[in-house]
Amino acid sequence: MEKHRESIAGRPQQKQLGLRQRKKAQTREAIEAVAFDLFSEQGFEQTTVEQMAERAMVSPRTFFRYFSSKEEVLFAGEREEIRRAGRLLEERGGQESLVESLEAILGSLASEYGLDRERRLIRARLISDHPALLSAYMGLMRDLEAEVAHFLARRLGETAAAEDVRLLAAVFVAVYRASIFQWADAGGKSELPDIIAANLKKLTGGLLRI
Amino acid sequence: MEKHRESIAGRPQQKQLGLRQRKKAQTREAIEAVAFDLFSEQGFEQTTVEQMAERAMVSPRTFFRYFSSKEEVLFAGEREEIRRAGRLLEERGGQESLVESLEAILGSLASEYGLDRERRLIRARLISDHPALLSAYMGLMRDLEAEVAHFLARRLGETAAAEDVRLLAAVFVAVYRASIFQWADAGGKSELPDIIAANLKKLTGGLLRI
DNA sequence: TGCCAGTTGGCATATACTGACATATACGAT
DNA sequence: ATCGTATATGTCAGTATATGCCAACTGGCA
Repeated sequence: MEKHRESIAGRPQQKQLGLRQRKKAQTREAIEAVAFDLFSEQGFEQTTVEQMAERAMVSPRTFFRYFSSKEEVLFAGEREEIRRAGRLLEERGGQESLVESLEAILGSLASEYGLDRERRLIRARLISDHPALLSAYMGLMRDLEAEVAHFLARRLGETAAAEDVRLLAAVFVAVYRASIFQWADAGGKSELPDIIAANLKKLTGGLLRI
Repeated sequence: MEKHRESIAGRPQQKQLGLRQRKKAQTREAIEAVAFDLFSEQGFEQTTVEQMAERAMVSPRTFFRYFSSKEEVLFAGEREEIRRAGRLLEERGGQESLVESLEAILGSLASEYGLDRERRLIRARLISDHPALLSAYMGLMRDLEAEVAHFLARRLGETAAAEDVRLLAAVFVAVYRASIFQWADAGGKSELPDIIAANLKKLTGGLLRI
C-alpha cells in the first residue's frame, strides 16, 4: 500500500529548498500516491476526495489546494511530462526533419521507467475502463497539441499557414495517443518510443493512401 | 429568445408516434433550445441546470432524465450527427478509396444548415472560450473515432492490423476536428466540407514530410 | 370505464468544489 | 534567540451537479 510513497522518498531530493517547500512537495506526492493506490484498488469513481484526503492525512479542503479537481490528480504526472516536452522542443535544433524532432521528443516523453511507468499503465487502464475519464484525458492531449503547435510554428516560420500548423499538431498528437494505448493494450511490454517511431514512419509512408 | 423552439416547431413531425412520445420529443427539444439560448446569453458555467429546467418548464429532476449531464445537452446534437455518420459509413460501398469515403461522410456530417449550423457555431464559440468544455468535446471526438475505426475495420478486412485501424481513425478524426475549428475561426464563412477535403488532400500529399 | 405502464415532481442525499475566517508554523530580520 | 509576517492548513458554511426513492398524474389499451 505504501510502495509508491516509499519509492518516491528514496529519490534524490532537490536541495536548497526550504522546509516549507519540501513539506509541500511531500504532501503533494503523498496525495498523488494514495490516489493511485485507491484508484487501482477501487476504480476512479468509487474513490472519493474524502478518502484520498483521509489517507494522505490532509483535509479535503487542502486536497483542492494541491489539485484543482479529482481528475487533476490522475493526470498531473502526464501534464508535467507535457510541459517537459514543451521545454525540450524549445531547445531542439533545426538540422533534423520535423518528424525526427517529434519522434525524439515524444519518444523521450515516454521513456521514463519505474514509478512513472507504473502510474502511466494504471492511468491507461483506468481510462480504457471508464469512458468518462477519456474526456479529461483528451483535454490533456489538446494541451500537448498546443505545445506541438507552438514548436511547429517556430520551426516552420513563415513557410506554413497557421491552419496547417494546427492540422499537423493535431495529427502528430493523434499518433502519440494512439501509440500510448497500443502500448498499454500490449501490457507495456514493448518500448513506447519504438511504437511511436514506427507509427510515424507508417504515416509518412503511404498508410493514408490505402 | 424563442427562435430556436419556433423553428423546430415548424419541422415536419414524425408520424405514427403516440402522444407520449411526441410530448417527450417536444420536451427534449425545448430543453435543448432554452439551453442554447441561455448558453449564448450567459455562457456555459453561468447557466445552471435549475435555470434551464425553469425555462423549459420541467423540474430539475426531469432535466436529468433527458440529459445525463449539463455537458450532454450541449453536445447532444453533435453526438447525434456522429451516430448518423456511423450509419452512413455502414452503407458506403467499396468502389471508392478510403479517403474518398471519409471525405464524403465527414463532409456530409458538416453540411447541415439552419438550426444545426447555428448551434454548431455557438458550440464552437463556447468551446473556444472555455477550455473546460474542450475536454468534454474531445470525448465526443473519441466516439467519432470509434465509428470511423469500425468502418475502417470492415473496409480493410484482414489486410490491416487492428493497431493500424485505430491509428488511421485517430488521424482522420484529428483532421475532422482541426477542420471544424478552422472553419469556426473563420466565422463559418467558407464551406466546412471543402475545408475537410482540402486538409485530407494536404495530408495524403506530402505535408507530413516537411 | 378502469387497470397498467410510463412520466413526472418533490424530497432526501451523496459528492465535488469554493469562499471566508481562524489558527499554526516556517521563514526572515533584528 | 525572538519577534513579526507570510504561508499553509483546518473548519465551517454554502452552492451546484447528479441520483435514488416514492407518490401522483396521465396516456394507452383491454
